[in-house]
Amino acid sequence: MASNLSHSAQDYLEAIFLLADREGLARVKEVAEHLDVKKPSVVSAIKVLMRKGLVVHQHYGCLELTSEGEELAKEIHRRHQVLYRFLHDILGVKAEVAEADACRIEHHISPQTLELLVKFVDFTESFPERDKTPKWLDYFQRFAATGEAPPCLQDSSRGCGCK
Amino acid sequence: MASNLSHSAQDYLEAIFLLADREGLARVKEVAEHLDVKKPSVVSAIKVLMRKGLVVHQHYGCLELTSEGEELAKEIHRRHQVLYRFLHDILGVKAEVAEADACRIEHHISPQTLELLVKFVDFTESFPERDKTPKWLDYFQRFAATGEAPPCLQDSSRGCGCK
DNA sequence: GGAAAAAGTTAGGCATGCGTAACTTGGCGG
DNA sequence: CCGCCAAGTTACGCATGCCTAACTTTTTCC
Repeated sequence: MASNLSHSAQDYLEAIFLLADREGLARVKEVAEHLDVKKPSVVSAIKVLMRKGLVVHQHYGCLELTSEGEELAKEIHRRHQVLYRFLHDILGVKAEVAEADACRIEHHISPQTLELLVKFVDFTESFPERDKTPKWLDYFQRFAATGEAPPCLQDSSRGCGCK
Repeated sequence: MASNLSHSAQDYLEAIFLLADREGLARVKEVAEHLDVKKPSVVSAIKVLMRKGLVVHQHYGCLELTSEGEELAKEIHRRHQVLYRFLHDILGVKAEVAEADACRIEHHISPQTLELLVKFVDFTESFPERDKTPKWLDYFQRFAATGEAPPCLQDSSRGCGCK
């Protein structure tokens, strides 16, 4: 799976993937709107993706991913999702901001960071208690919101093992 | 503090700041080496920074930040540091990789994410126990390394408050 | 003090990625 | 069936940011 794609090419690929997934097929105009660019920019980006065998597209027709393109798009989207979950679900960044940040950051994380982030999100979210939130995360979110220290730090210099 | 700086301009500013901080002054050649670009690239980047009043530099002389440039550089560097601490100290990304990722990501995080990340790192690192590591983080790091679940999840369906 | 080396600069080229303006094409309504 | 309009396309142009090659200036050191 050769990934010699520029950041912008990755964005186009991901957009086509999301649109096709959601509505069955993707069109130039929709991609342009989704990425907030003009149509000629989409066309020239598509040429690159076609040359790499990631997209099929006949003149004046609609856009489809090849299976290789779809694999790659899924991988790209996976990064996006992990980042979003970390930013939104753990850090508590507002949804729209987390979404925008994930878009921009996704192109810049190394495989190692990605995998550790996946583990971190899994570790946090697979916590099995009733309330679905680990205590330390509760404490963090309270701390972030109010500056209030976790309860176990308030009463003595001794830790309580909760953090 | 007008921050209409391109990503690359921010990199140059940060590099000058670090070099000047470390060695008293910065020179074109050093900046070039630090950023792994050629000298003419540095020269043209510096022109931009001079036009914005962030750097002083006389022909064939050495580089200095104005006070405004220094303010900005500190702010940029702060982002970098927070990211590095998160990636390295918490996620456990290898030092060189964390450094490289921080470099690239620093340009793409929103102020909101930055502040929450600061809080997250503070929350984690200001933990006062003897061993300097919160238990949950110990558990995460073990989980990341071995896939092993935290002890409190191994013996029953009941949580233990440690996570 | 002057030549050689090192540092800095300029000129000019290339790739990426976006834009506008002007065009072609495809499909729909009258 | 034909004109019209929206969608798609092409042909530019511009900004950024890097490069190499060739130059000028400064520094070094014999």
